[in-house]
Amino acid sequence: MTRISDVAKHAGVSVATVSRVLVGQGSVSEATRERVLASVKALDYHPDLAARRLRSGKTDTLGLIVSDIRNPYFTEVSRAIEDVAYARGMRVLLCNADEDPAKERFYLDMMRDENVAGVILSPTLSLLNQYRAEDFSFPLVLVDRCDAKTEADAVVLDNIDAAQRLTRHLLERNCRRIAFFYGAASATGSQRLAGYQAALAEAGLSAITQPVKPTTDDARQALSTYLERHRQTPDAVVASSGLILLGLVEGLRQHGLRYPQDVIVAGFDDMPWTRIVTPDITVMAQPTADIGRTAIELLLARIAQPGQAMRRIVMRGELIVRGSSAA
Amino acid sequence: MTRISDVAKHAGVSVATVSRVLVGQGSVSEATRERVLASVKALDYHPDLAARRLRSGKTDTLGLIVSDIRNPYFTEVSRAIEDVAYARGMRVLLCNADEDPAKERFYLDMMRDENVAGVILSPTLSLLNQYRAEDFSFPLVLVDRCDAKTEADAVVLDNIDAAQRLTRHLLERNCRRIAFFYGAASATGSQRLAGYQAALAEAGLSAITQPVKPTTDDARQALSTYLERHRQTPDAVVASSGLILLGLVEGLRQHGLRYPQDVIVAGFDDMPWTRIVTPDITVMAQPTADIGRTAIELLLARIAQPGQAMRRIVMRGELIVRGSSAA
DNA sequence: CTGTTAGCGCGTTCAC
DNA sequence: GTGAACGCGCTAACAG
Repeated sequence: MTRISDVAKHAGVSVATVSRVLVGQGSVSEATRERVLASVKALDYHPDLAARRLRSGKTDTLGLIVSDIRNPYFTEVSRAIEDVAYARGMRVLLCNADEDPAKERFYLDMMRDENVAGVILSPTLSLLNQYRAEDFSFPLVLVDRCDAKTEADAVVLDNIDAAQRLTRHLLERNCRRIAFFYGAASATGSQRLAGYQAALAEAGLSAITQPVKPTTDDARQALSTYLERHRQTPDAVVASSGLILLGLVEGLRQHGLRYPQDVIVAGFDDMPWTRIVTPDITVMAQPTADIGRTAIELLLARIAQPGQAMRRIVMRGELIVRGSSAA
Repeated sequence: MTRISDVAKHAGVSVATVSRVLVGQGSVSEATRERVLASVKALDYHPDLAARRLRSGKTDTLGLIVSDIRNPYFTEVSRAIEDVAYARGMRVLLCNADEDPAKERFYLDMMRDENVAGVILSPTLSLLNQYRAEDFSFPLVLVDRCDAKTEADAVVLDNIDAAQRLTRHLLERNCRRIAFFYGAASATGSQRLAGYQAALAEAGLSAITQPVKPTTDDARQALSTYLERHRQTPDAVVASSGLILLGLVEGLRQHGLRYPQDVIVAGFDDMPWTRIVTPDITVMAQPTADIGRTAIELLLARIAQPGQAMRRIVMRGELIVRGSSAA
């Protein structure tokens, strides 16, 4: 492996000069600068990042901990984050906590040990409930999940409003018995539940709610169980996430129920498949690319200005009406 | 930040002893061992990974470079890899090259600079074509893409066989004009093309092939263009990947073509949505979890035994016949 | 503008 | 079984 001293020798300068050229700080004459750069190229020298990090205490690595890598919502957000990072020459350490607080803790510890510049995290409910800013030695931005009382930088959807508007849309379609399947393990699920309940309360209707694990399989199961236990099928079934929505649609098919004729369907996240099923599906779309981009920019701002006030950035969902809730 | 010297002072021993306890090498009396461990816990000490890496030259970080993070195939594979890594206490640095050779190079360089223990990569065609084992300073395992002449550890599907079996299935359904839409940018696409062609040759039929970018949007476009240019619709359309398959189904819907009545549809990758569309879709499924698990195990074996012979592990696809190719 | 020097925090010889 | 001392490769402070 070629080290900085090799470059220095080759260029006929000291290691300090080479370092200055590489880091771009301090002043170096144009002539020696070019000589150094030539030597770097000639020897194919690459600084050891571990050494650099140890010495300078700085990193250009960001951490990203998502709660489910298989959820297209998170891959879209990740991609947006990585695009920005790549454009700035930064690295992203992407980890999948899998909705498991232990795994989340493991990766959070790892981020600290790696001395990353900052972390973007979609927290488990467990972490959110006992969140204290002092527990984190690095700048942290929350995405997707955050409640009003949490004192942290965050980028989230206006979940209550979004769920409320989605539910109102179904009420306008004359649905009275609207069953809401939501992920009970996340703050997002409960907030969307609250929005749903608010809309029903406005209409003076009673809620039908079913907590599920935020997976397609569990949602399908839950719907099956529900349908088998109740003689009367609901007017509409609503999912608090794209993965759950997929489970509901699978479940309806299994039970031979057609939509929108037998039951209306709607949910969150404008996933590709919602457009190609027949009929296509009404969804509350999230601006995933915006969310990712905003999150990393918020993080970089926090890194640059550690003292600035906490900001919670709330995005508005977009209702996309399709065949599954056709009049 | 608490350092190893703090722990040493707290436990009343030297830094060397603390290090020995932590690394688990050299001999330490049980009594002092426990005392050190108690101090570590009391001070909440965590070794600085950068320093450790610099000194020891070793890492327990693995790199994973996928070519498209939004492709469910890769997220499934990633998850399997990360599960194994997590179980062994290792980290995974996951990056998204986005089918871009420049980005791929950037991340590969980064892996080298980070001194990762090894890398799992789904290479671009560009990299594969000029692949030389000597170019990589770290153990490397290829996934999803690799041709027979590449001298590298790899885990891939038997693409030729898989495409051939899928095509034969369509021939058995009496399809004669079978259009094959394939990702031209990857080795995988061309191999599947070869399998398709082989099956057609067996039957004495001529091929209809359409290279596309491996994205849903491009596939939809390509199908539209094809349909508009040719009066006669093909008997069947086949996609060389799940993303392309989605584009074909979208395109058929746009053009008001029903399947399997107007045209039969099939493709690769058993994605969740292929089960819920009506009719559901015949696919060649890949054992994604197995592929991921095998890849990381192959990498770990290579790290442990740098001298062992290169291995290419070829997996068999599973044909899942569904409604889109119903008789 | 440039070179010399001192650590960053840790693992690892070598003595004891 | 344990401690002292060195150096991994690099950056930053200080001289010149």
